[in-house]
Amino acid sequence: MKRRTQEERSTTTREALKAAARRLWAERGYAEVGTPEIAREAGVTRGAMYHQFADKTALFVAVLEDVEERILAELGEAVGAAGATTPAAALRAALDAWLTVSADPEVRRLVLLDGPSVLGWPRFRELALRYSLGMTEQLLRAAVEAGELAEQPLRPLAHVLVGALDEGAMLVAEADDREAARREVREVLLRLLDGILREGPERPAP
Amino acid sequence: MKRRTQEERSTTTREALKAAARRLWAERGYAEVGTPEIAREAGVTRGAMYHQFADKTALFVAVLEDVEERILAELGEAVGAAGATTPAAALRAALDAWLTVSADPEVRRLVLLDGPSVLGWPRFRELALRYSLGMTEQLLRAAVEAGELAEQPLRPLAHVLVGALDEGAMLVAEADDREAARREVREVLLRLLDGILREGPERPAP
DNA sequence: ATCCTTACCAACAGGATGTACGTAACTTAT
DNA sequence: ATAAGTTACGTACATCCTGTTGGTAAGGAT
Repeated sequence: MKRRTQEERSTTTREALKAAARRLWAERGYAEVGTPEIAREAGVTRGAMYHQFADKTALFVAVLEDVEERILAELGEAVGAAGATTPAAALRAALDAWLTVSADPEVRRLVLLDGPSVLGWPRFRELALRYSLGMTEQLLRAAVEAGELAEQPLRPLAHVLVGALDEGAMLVAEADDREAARREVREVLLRLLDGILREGPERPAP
Repeated sequence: MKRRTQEERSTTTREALKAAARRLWAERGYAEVGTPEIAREAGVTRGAMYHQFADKTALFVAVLEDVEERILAELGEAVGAAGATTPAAALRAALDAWLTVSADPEVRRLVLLDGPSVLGWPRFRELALRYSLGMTEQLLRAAVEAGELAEQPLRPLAHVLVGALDEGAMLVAEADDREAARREVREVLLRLLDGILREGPERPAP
């Protein structure tokens, strides 16, 4: 541990703080866990923390970006693995992947519950646009270009779809029988999606 | 102001506190406004407040219920005034009414942003089910019974639809040009709704 | 008029956030 | 290598907020 470079020192404390904050906030929420506990849990003093992050919300933003990055990676991977040949199929695959990813409490608590409230909607939206919300918009754009989706304002569509997906994720997570809930939520979300998509590969009969 | 009954005394302080809290929280959010400021603004001491409400979140719940009640009343009124003859038409009218009601910052900040974060999702959902979320489910049930909507799990559908509506409301509110944003959001929400409804009165051409 | 309950007030304890200032570790220049 | 400068870290403090506690005043019951 001798002669570490300044960047190494910074990185280790930043990572330690982000890891601790991520875990604690995921469990009990942003407002319920203070900086003393986070610093203690990270094995760092509060002073070091306030040197690395301007304030509590700056640490929150850093954590949020890490989580969003992970979400984006897992969604992208799942969509790729599904071998989707059409944009519509990619959208359906992303929907399923989301229902899997959002099973993680850290995704729901940090991204869905606390994110907008702590950062305020405009700031949160700005951040989300760089991650999963932006990806959704791209998938929709591809669908329009492939003629599988009617021309329409895509940014708003991406937003309301993500809104529906987020609420579906919460519903599944808090259900008594998550398996059953996931099936039901998947059904209604697929109906919603297929309702706006032009006839695709396997549109389920009503 | 002499010889007020106990109930009158309680009611006036409770209402004063709720009104002050409602206004301040709508402007700056739940976490940013503390009990000292609320009590001061209500012309009441903090002691009186903690006598009337168990804690800060209890006051928040009381405020939230007032706001939800107002939302429900305005939505119901608008749906009635629209003279909707079919459940599908009622749903479309409710959609429009929601885009109007949600123009109020107090609806967005308290109900959409802070509500779930402060109360936690299960508690918030429980509350919402008694108000607008419950109403949505009823409208959907009527649509199914009228044969305008395919049979499907309605509680989940109500949830994801409300999720889409909420996100649409935020998008309109934070847009530079709210008029234009409202038109766009209305368009995509109507497409989403009509996508799951069976052929209704005026289904817009894709 | 007296007792009891309810509404209210003032002061306090505990804890959290952010800052100020001092120290240690690394980096750069001579 | 040493000195000067910059960056990372630690400690102590000032300020604010929350919820509680013990006491006072107003209203209601007998």
